[in-house]
Amino acid sequence: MVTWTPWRALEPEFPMGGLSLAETLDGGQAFRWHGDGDGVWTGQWADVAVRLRLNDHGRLEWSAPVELGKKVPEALRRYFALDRDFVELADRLPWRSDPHLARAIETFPGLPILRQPLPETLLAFLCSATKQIVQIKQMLGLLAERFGREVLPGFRALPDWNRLDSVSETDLRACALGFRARYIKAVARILGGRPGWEETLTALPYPEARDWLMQLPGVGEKVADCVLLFGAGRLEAFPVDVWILKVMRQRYHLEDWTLHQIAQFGRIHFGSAAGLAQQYLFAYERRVAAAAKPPN
DNA sequence: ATCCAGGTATGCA
DNA sequence: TGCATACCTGGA
Repeated sequence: MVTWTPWRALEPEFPMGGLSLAETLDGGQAFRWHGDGDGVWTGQWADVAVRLRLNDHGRLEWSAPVELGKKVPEALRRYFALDRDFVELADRLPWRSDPHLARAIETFPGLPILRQPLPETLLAFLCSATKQIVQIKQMLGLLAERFGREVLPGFRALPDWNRLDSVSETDLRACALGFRARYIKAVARILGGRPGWEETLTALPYPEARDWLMQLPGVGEKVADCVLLFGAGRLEAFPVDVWILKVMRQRYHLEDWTLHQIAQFGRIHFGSAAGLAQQYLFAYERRVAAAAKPPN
């Protein structure tokens, strides 16, 4: 077992309510966080493991295995994209003429878009097709447990694409991946022998980056946008899934619009931070659904 | 039991 | 282009 550092506040200070922390870590952006039910979250990305909580003043505090303590603050600042002001970005969204968006922003003040490692974001969203968050977490947990490198006792990183290329499709399927195993195997075959792909992709403008990703098997418009939004900080990416489709149709009275029309409308209506608006709408709708049907 | 779950690729009009 | 259908699997 690892020894954890004392809790320390993350600098610089940034606003985040308790709701937003849960929604950020366990709301469909990331899939490797585990809440203890009492406000403490343990999570991993790349070769980082950390625990997070909010103190009485609403400030984010972290504790890490002592071996990682030195690099964790900088890793956290990148992960939470603290170079961005999400309150300001949200304020620039068209909430003044959009009551529904206004309600969502009010409910999750300071909700950020994470900047996760690109390779594992791609892996996560390849797993996401027609799966719920708990299932995706299960898949990634199995992949890390079976094929990931041990970072510290009890903590394994997700396997990189080179490693995944060496895993059989059968063994991938055994991680509850289903038909997604075939896609992951095929993507690993492509990316495993192409170590510079991440830099190449990062350097591309959004439309080209999206097209590049969509050439990969199993990556369509939605997954490509999720990878760019949550794994590359491209806030203009606007993933349209069944939830967003439903929200836009109902709340914006676009009942008979097609998915493609909705996607186009969203990009125009919400603008250069459309992805942030998407996350607000998604978070709000999940909350409404959870309130309507509490867990038993 | 049958249906559905943060989609994508494929096959036909 | 545009719209159905199959694709894995576990839980409700």
